[in-house]
Amino acid sequence: MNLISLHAIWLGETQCRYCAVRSSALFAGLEESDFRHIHQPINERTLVPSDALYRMNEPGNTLFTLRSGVMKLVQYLPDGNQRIVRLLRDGDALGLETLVGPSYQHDAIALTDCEICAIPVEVINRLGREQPRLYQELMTRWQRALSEADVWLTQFSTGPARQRVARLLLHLACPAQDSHLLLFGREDMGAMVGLTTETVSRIIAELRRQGLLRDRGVNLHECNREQLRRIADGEA
Amino acid sequence: MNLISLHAIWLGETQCRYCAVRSSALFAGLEESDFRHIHQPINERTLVPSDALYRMNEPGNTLFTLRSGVMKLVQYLPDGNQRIVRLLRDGDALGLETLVGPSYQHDAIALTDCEICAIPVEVINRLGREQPRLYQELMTRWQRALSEADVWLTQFSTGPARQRVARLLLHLACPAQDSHLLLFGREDMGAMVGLTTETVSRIIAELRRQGLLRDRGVNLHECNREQLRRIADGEA
DNA sequence: CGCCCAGTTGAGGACACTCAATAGCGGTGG
DNA sequence: CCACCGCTATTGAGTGTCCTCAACTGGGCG
Repeated sequence: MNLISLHAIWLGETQCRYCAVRSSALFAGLEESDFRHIHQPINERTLVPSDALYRMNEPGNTLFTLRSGVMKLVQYLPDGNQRIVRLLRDGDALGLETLVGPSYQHDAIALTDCEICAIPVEVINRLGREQPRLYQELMTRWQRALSEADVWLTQFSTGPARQRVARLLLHLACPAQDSHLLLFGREDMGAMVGLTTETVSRIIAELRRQGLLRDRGVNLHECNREQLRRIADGEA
Repeated sequence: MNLISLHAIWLGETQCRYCAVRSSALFAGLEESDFRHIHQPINERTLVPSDALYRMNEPGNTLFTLRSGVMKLVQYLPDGNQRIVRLLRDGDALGLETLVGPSYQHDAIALTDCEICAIPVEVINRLGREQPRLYQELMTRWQRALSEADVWLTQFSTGPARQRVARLLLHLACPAQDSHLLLFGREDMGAMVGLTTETVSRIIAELRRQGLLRDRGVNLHECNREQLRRIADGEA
């Protein structure tokens, strides 16, 4: 653990005030004066791929902000199969459920290196009492999660395999303007769109053969957005 | 519109205080004194099947509580197909998204006769400023919606058709202890589990032939929970 | 009585899954 | 440095499921 995060552990007040992602993070929009109310330690954690931040049904009273990286939220089926219900990226909140319930509802697992802020629910409750505005911010997070859940249901769980994969690729490429995207393991991608790893592999291999997907390094690819869009909309 | 609802329109303060579903509704947990802060009209509406409460992308600043009945939230795919992303029942909230955004994110359509309270966002904001506790209640609604969304993704959009339908039936029978459940149109059920109406029809017909589902009136059925559970878990 | 709509059933084919074999890639140890 | 191992991705063959298209049924209602 480096000096900066050591520092942050004991100085949540200071840390969040100057946090690099503050404008997109939970405390965005809080007044300077509000930071005086944060007297509790705000931990910082770093994860490497496949690390779990928390597990399903694990009791907890900490919510998290993802400062950088990508994480998956996983739930399991009776037969042991897993289904990825959401991806989280910079600025997204994890573990909101601990604000209203005793335990976490998913496995939260890192897909890339991740930096995370851990905020005790206690801090939120105290701050919220003074600053209802914080609740606006929280509700925005909740809405973002819900909206994303709807996308996963309509885009990634409906229609033929080619369409689902194409939609997923577009979604993964979305944040970047240059059509570059990070591909994950085939098994994970299968769990995202409700298909087997073989089917996903076949489709991606075919897209590569058709030139809609070009290799650009380790798991990094460049895609043809227009063509993918046509496939995603069922026009091909 | 009957006398009671006419009354309710102008007396939100009185209405919510004595509301029949108050214990499970949005204002559950508010102190008596808090009701004095409701000075705005709280409308009441009734819907019949296929009525729309609101439409996707429609601007709005009203959120709703479903006092009785069942409603569906629908989103549409590029090819015009619809996908039902959630069902709402007694005590559920609709239109939470207007608390943080300008417009609704789904079509909200009645599946049965419905009674609904309409609450202006303005009222929530004013009340929330005085009573942060209201936000706890709101966050509970949000969490319920999100949790339901996860169920739809893992239970109703994953695995073979028989399992999905069995899980849906169990879900619909869930609130009743006597294993009675209300079946909806095959088209709607298809849109819930991501299958065609024909496939759903075939599966339900087969379940009936096997005696796992018995007719008990108009769309009302009685089901064999244990057997359905075995199918849902892939043991049959 | 006949229309209309929803549900059911059938036949055929496309699609995705299963099982199995192969290929590629990075790491480890001799 | 190379041989080997383990893991992931890819590819193939065969099967089963689900979709499409189409016909038929039955109840509700004008």
